[in-house]
Amino acid sequence: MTKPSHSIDAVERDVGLTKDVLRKWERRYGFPSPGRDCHGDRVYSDDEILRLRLIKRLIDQGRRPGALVALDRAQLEQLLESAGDVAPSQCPIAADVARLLRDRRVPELRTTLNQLLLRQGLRHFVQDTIAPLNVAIGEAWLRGDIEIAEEHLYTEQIQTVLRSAIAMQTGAGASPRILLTTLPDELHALGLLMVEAMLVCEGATCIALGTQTPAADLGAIGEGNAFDVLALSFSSAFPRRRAVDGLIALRTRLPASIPIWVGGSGISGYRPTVDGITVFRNLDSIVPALQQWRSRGLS
Amino acid sequence: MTKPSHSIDAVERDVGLTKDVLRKWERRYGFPSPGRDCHGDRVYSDDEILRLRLIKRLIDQGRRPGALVALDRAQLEQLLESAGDVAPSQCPIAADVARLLRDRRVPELRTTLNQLLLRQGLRHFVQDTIAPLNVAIGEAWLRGDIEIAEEHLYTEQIQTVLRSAIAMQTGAGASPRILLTTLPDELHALGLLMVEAMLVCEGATCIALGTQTPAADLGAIGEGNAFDVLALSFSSAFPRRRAVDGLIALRTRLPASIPIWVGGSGISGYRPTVDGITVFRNLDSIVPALQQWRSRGLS
DNA sequence: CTTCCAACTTTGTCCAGGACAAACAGTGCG
DNA sequence: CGCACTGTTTGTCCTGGACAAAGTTGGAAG
Repeated sequence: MTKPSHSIDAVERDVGLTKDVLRKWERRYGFPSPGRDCHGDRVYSDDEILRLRLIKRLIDQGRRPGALVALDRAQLEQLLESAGDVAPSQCPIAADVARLLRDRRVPELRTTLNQLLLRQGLRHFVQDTIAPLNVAIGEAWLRGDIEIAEEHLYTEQIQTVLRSAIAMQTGAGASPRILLTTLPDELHALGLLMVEAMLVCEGATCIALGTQTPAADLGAIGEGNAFDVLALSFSSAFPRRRAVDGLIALRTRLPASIPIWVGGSGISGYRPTVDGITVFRNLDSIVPALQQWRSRGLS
Repeated sequence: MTKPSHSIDAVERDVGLTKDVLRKWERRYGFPSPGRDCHGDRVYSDDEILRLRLIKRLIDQGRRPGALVALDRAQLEQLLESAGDVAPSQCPIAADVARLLRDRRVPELRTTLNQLLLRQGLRHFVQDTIAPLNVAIGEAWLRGDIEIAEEHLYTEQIQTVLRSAIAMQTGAGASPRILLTTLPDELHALGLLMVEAMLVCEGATCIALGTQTPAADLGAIGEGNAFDVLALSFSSAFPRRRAVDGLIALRTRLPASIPIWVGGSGISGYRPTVDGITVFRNLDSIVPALQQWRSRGLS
């Protein structure tokens, strides 16, 4: 029996909803309805946390909380599957990886990943192995099948593998030089790293700024002429409206000679209304875009 | 002239003080005293942000806010220097690195770092180059000499260099197997990576769990017998009391055969009251400890 | 003179309830 | 069918207060 005592602070970190939102929902919808400890502080149950995780993900997909809070776990999972976001068991090695993570068999895990990397090459490794694996591991966490510690362990290993592969491929300042980052508030390092791997793999030079770069800084950097392309990535947790607004603001501030490339599930389906913004639906499409950029540069 | 408009949300992210704390201070001490925009929301000035950064760091060193809020920037900087925490210009290459960061000359930066790594070897590279460089860059940010974007860029490059070096050195499961992480709330990835580099460099196997591992998970993991040593790192931002309490709790939960190693500026000066906890004052002392562990294992 | 305990002060986190603009979902008109 | 307008939903910020945990101080006891 696990003890169902989670403070509002722990829930905020775990689920990713702020304390203000958690309290507002409780008042407005009656969910969650945590108990209270001896100080009158909220105490959330395991079930509430799992439901909140599911609801959070559905909201990130564009749904609204009002209609979700009444549903139970099974219904929420059904909704998620119907969205096609999660394609269960699409990833053949996911089960093996999850087992290695649970048993903390790190050397074996790293060996497995490195072998796959060697066999498939960096590009296909990222597209066909890492991408579906990320989805599978994220879903395992959502279900409560693995702990946060295990997800951290996973992230660490993937980072190590990708970063060393990137370091090995990186030449000496080949063009185009691509500035790679996200808008402020955005925080999904792994997605950025995957894009960087794809780009480096095709001979580009990446200047990765990490996550949460202030927008003002980006504009200022553009004037330095230190890069040829600005690439941005948005996770699904990022509100689309803010992404679009930020994009347009950036577009007007940057010189027209610098194209903006955008990707990530937070922006999929968006049709740019301005010239000079390209949206990528998947990792594959980066490669032809790079080739096109190069030939355009020569013509 | 920079526009001095920062929302409370931006300040929270930049400085690392929660909205609740910022409002409490304003009411209690009269500092900060932000203006208000047309909606009545707080608007902080650049100077307030810089002072708040300095105050935050002093608090992390163990001081208390009441006596700090009345001081101006010069006085706060003096306090920081008198604490000896910041040894200015101890790092000869810091100025060069800062310039490369500002100009976004990433390939040169990476070349510089890699050359130093080759010349010094991983161990001395971490001790003599990265460690003082981190301090210098942190101080540059504190002073407002570099932007957050540049600090991100720095972190990215260091991560890449260290992670590839680690990946290269990692053999196939040599002992001891060391579980490396921090307690929850702790979030300084670079420090962990430096420790990992030192350990791997001496032939140990690291199971790096990343930051913010829930304490409950750590206890559970101990029973799996998947590692020989538990290593924890605390940054100075972590309240010492919670570190000590967490340590003792962990010590009672883990089998006595697994030593706990602790380091980081957040715990320096602590004398363990229980057997089976070792505190490291600096990165050097890890190496003899490893050798001692090995010889103990053989005897 | 040091050690230890109790009372007091400081400080961060949580709580309640309210205001409000931005985002979203319709609805009717051209 | 597209577009402007209106109503509802929703997240963030606000004020002001309660309280325990952490830190400090003063005095009694060794």
